[in-house]
Order: sequence, then structure tokens, then C-alpha cells
Amino acid sequence: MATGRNHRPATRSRGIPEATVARLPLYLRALTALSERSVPTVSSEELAAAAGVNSAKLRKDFSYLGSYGTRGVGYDVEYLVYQISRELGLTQDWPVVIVGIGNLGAALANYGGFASRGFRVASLIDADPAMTGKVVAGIGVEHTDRLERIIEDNGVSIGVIATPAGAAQQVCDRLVAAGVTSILNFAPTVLSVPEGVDVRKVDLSIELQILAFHEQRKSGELEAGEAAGQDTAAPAAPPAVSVTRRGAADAGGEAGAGNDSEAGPDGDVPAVMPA
Amino acid sequence: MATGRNHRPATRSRGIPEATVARLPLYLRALTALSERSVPTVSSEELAAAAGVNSAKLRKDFSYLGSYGTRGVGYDVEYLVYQISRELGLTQDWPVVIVGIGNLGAALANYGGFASRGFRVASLIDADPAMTGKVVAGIGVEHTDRLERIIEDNGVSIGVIATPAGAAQQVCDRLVAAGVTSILNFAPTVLSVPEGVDVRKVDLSIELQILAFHEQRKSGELEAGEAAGQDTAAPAAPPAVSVTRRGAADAGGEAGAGNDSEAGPDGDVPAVMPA
DNA sequence: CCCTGTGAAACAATTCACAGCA
DNA sequence: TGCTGTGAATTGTTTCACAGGG
Repeated sequence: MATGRNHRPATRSRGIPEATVARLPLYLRALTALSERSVPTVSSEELAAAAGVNSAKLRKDFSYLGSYGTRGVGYDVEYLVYQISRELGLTQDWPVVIVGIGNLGAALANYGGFASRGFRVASLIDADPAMTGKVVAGIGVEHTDRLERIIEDNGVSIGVIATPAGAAQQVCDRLVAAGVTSILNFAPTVLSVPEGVDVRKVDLSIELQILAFHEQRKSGELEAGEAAGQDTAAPAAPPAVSVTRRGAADAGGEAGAGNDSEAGPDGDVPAVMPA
Repeated sequence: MATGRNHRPATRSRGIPEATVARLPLYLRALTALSERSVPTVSSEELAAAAGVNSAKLRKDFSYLGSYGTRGVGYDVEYLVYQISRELGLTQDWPVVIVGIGNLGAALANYGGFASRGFRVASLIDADPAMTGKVVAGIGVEHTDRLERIIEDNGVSIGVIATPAGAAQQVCDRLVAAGVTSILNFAPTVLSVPEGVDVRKVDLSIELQILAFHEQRKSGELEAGEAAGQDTAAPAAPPAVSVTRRGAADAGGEAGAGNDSEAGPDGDVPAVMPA
């Protein structure tokens, strides 16, 4: 999606798969908990269980970082915490700005996980003059007019967009122009950014829709099988909308790990059917 | 999630890849926007651009649903909206409960995307007696004591957890026991659920950490390292494989799961060395 | 022609299974 | 002996490229 093709051939042992990167924070959280309980070492099996993945995957993931374990023993908790933190770039301070201090923006500002681990909310920005000056999560909200100044003065490279969908692209453009190169977007819209800028999206409604998809299958297990062979035409699909909800029932289902998130509906739509 | 073995019978045409399912909401959003502008048909190229994916992927995705397009023309917007909605199970009503009405829970309750598209907030639940009776997003908050009753009375099968990490598993257990089979978890913790229950996680801090990882590389490339084309450190990981990074880049997205739990800033990790 | 639908190729992630070191 | 680290096999996803209908 966003980012195009940065990164040159370089790469050495630095070929960490994206899927692995996405799991490192998980391992880190589990390790942090162990660290707090002063557990000195942990096996791939134990750590995997705590992180909710299987051990083979965890070992493979760690193998991309290097050989940080000890055969026959396991991994040194403190050491791993440090290595993963470093790999994720959490040993340095990342000032972030949150734009759009509505319900969600305020929730984000108050979110403990944001403050911990290297991220520091440098500023809260909102376009509503009525918000300016209000204090949220101990930080005074500033007006959008000062966005560029704030980004530059604080050396912010990560921005969080929690505005309504309609304002997101515009805010995004300003953030990028001011120097932000990584954006976490909560607005239900697709942002277009220049090459070199990373965008990650989190969309609440998409996750629900994915759940609904699986949920629907669980209940609708009585469905008749389609005819064998590939049925080509399925033009006039009868709107079978009267599925009755029931509880229980199990149908193998296990959510995979997370997935892409994004988008979100705005208005509502009529389920019209064309001829 | 100890035992993973999930796998559906892989019915005839019902073998929609998970990656495709995760994109359907995206297409739906784009289509909805087109529908509102009364655009009658759209080509895979246009729709793909609007959804932020490439056209080949979109066509492949749609091919799993059936042949809903017209060669030489494109797709009928209204028809596709209907088909995707149906596939996602959005043509039926999904009552959901949100547990944990703090900042985030309130934000979710107010989130428009929730209400639209088949999801209806049946109830807001919080453990704090002080919250009981308060009205959030037009809905009165109810006490946790009534959780089971609410689930059953409303036939709720989807629950959203927005409680602190410490309460999440307990809430999850009660939801499941009461009949909920799909959970959207915002708490930074790994939930364990019985087979047949789907869990999707959204973790704000994980996304930031992934961004930090990429961000770190961007700056690192310009400054150090690149000069010699080599990277630093790399403990003892023998390269072995010289990954030749081609153009691509960007992270697809894959979200992880909960993360971060603690509050106390454990200060910066000390570089403890094992060995 | 234009644009969909789809086999086949390329690529990525996961899982298996076991060699080998502490 | 126990557990890591990793090739190899497997499974899943994306991209290519083109056949074929409108």
C-alpha cells in the first residue's frame, strides 16, 4: 500500500519478515511480564504460550534476530527484552502527535501503552477552537494552525490521525509536508502518501465485519452444499436475509492473528439488488 | 489458543481465503462511496485504486465470490455492494455489547462505523457502579452483574472488550459462557477461549511499535551503516542467506495482538548480557 | 478492443522434524 | 538430555499474463 520501494539491496541479516516484525511487540509484552516477575530464563515453549503463538514460529522469528538463546536452557529474559526493544527501535524516544482529539483521540492520549515504551505524546492537536487549551491526559490541546511548528520543533516523525474521515487526508498531507514519515491512521479512509512514508491503519468496523463473516458461517452451517463442479452463474442471488441467530454451536474457528485493518463505512447503504 | 486445529470443511465454493475476507470490508467501503455518488459501474482498476489495493488482487478476490462482473464493462456497483454485504453477513442484524466504558469504550460506542452496517450496540456494560445509569452515545450503561442476562435476552453473539488488561480474561470468560462466540479485544492481553470462539485483537501500541521499527530503519539507512553498505552489530548471526530485497517494501498489514500491560516506566532497558 | 476471470508462476509465511550444542 | 536453530516441506498469498466473453 503506501510505501513504495524504499530500501536498497543492502540487507544482510536484516531481512526480517514483516510477519515476524508484527509479532515482536507480542513477544516483548510477554517478556516484559516475565521480567517483572524476575523470571530469569524462558523456553520457546513457555514464551510462545504466553504470547499466543506456537513455539516453532517463535523460534523461527527469533532466528531472524540472531542466536539469542541457549540450547538446552532457553532464552535469557532480560537480554531478549533488550534485543527486541532495540530491534523495534524502542530504545530511543519517539515523540508522536495525535491529531483529532475527539472520543478516540482522547482515549489514545490516555492509553497507557502509548506512553510506555519509548513513545511520548509530544502534542495533541485539534481543529476545533473550542478544544484549544483544554487539557487531555495532562496535555494541553493545541490548534491545528500550529501543526507544522509542533512537528518541526519536536522532531516528530510519527503521527496519529484520529480525525473524522473527511479531514484525514488533509491532515495527513500536512503531517507529511512537515516531516512526518510514519502515520497511524484511525480514520476510516484510504490515505495516499508519497513514497517513503509508512501508513498503518486501524479500523474498528472492519474488525467487526470480519468477525461477522465468521460468525455467520457458524450459524449457517445447515447450508446446502452447492452443486458439484463449478457453478458459474450466480446472478440473481436470492436475498436470504432471515438467518436466525442462535448461540453456541461450534464450527472450527480460530481467528488467525490480526489482519489488515482499515476502512470504515460512513453512510449506510441499502441492500439493493440489480436485475 | 493452544489448540489451533481449526479448519473448515472447505466446502465447494466456500473457500474464501482469510486475506480476501479481510479485504472485503475495504471494497465495501469504496463501493458504498461510489453508490452514494450514484456511480453505476466500476472497473477493477478504479475500484482497486479507491480501496488501495491493486487490480489483480481485487479481481482474484472477487473471483472467490463468484463472477459478478461483466467483461469489457466492469462491476455493477449496487449489485456488488449487496453481494459483499451478504457474504460478510451484514444483511442481518448483529447486536453487540461493549464491555468497559472508559475512554475507549465510549469512543467505540460513539463510533459511527459501529452502528452502521448491521451492527447495533445492544448494551454498554461497565463494572464501575458509578458508571451505571450514565448515558453514553445515547445508551444507558449497565452494570456487569447483568452481563449474562443482557447477552441472552438480546441474542448477542459478538462482544467487544475495552476493559483494562487485568479484567479482560474474566470478562471474556463470562461473555463466552453466556453465549458470545466472537470477540473483538482491545485490551492488551492474550485471551484464551475455547475452540469455536473467534477472537480478533486490536492493539494500539503494537501498531506504533511496528511503525517505529520501520521508522528506525529509514533514519538508520541515511546515517550510519549505508556508508559501508553493511550493518552494525548482528551478534553472531551468520548471514548465510543474502536476501535480495527487491523493490517492494511496505508492510502489508498484519496486526498483532495485545501488547504492553504494565504502566510503570521500567526505565530503559539495561543492556544486560547473558552469556 | 476492453476488461474480467483464472490458471500458473513467484513469493511469503508456517510448520515439520531433526541435527547439534550446552 | 532438553531445547535451540534451521533446512526442507507445506501451505497460503500475490502477481503475472493471457484466454475469452461482451
